[in-house]
Amino acid sequence: MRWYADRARDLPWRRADATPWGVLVSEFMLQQTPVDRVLPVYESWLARWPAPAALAAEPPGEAVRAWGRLGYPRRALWLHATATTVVDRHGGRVPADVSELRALPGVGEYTAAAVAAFAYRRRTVVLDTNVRRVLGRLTRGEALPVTASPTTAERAAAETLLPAEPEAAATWSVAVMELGALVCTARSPRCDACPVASRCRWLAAGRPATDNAGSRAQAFAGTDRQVRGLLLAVLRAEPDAVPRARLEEVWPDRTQRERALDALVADGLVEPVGAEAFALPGTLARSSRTGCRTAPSDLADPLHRVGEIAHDDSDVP
DNA sequence: GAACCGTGGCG
DNA sequence: TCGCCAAGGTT
Repeated sequence: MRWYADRARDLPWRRADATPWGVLVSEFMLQQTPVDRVLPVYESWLARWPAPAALAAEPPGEAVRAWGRLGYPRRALWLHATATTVVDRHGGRVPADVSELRALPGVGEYTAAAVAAFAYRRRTVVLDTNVRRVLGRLTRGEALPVTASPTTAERAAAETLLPAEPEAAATWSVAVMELGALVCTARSPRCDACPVASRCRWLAAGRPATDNAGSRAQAFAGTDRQVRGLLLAVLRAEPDAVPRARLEEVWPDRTQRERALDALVADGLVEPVGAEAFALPGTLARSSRTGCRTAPSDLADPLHRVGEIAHDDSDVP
């Protein structure tokens, strides 16, 4: 904790003026995403939506668009749904209880514990990849976590180390996370700069490699995930509906492309506009989204008309 | 428990 | 170049 007081990064969600909503937003964005990439999006996000009610008042597609290239865009959808739930069921304030946080969409064990601790200074066991790695090396002498998710034994061990005082516990958790992010890193740990190197079981053992067969990285190139990302990138950049023909340009394999597009629609990340165009969910004017007000003659060339209708205010009541 | 879900940087 | 990794969560 002395090391943290001296070396911690000045991150916006750690400042005294950070709100619980800001902490929650940061935790969503930081899931599997590096801090440096989150920072600019976090700033613009909170400037535009400083409270849950502001985000809930806009369509989910705007959240997906503002998410940019952070990756895993379902998080944007979940964050929007969480904002809506917070408004509807919690009076617009982010709950402080772990059980209530855990019930929010996109909030799992880690995020619930993190928000309770960092936003409300509750005493919770915060076990992210950093904490798991640091404690695994320090107390068990293991280079990297062996299991994909924290075990019961890991939780018990972490709870034993956690300070009894809630305020101290919250700081201890963020301090261990920071140590893992800056010093006790996965690839090239800087043990010479580590404040607890003298007590590290892994270092004492000569930093042995631990074979973790369970955590093989997932492939990406050529997968549906890559195709989904390419399709969504086109839709984010276009304020109006995008004709199917333009989406066909991003990936040659028709079968895989259609499967990815169908999955995006099923996930609620993409909304069909008529039969031959698509848009981010809820982002179009109602007249163009339903197509019900379109004259029969306009349907002759739907691929091109759909995009134009959104620009055309003349038929909007 | 396994599979799936984006994106970019780094060693 | 390419596998690994990054404040995970849901199905």
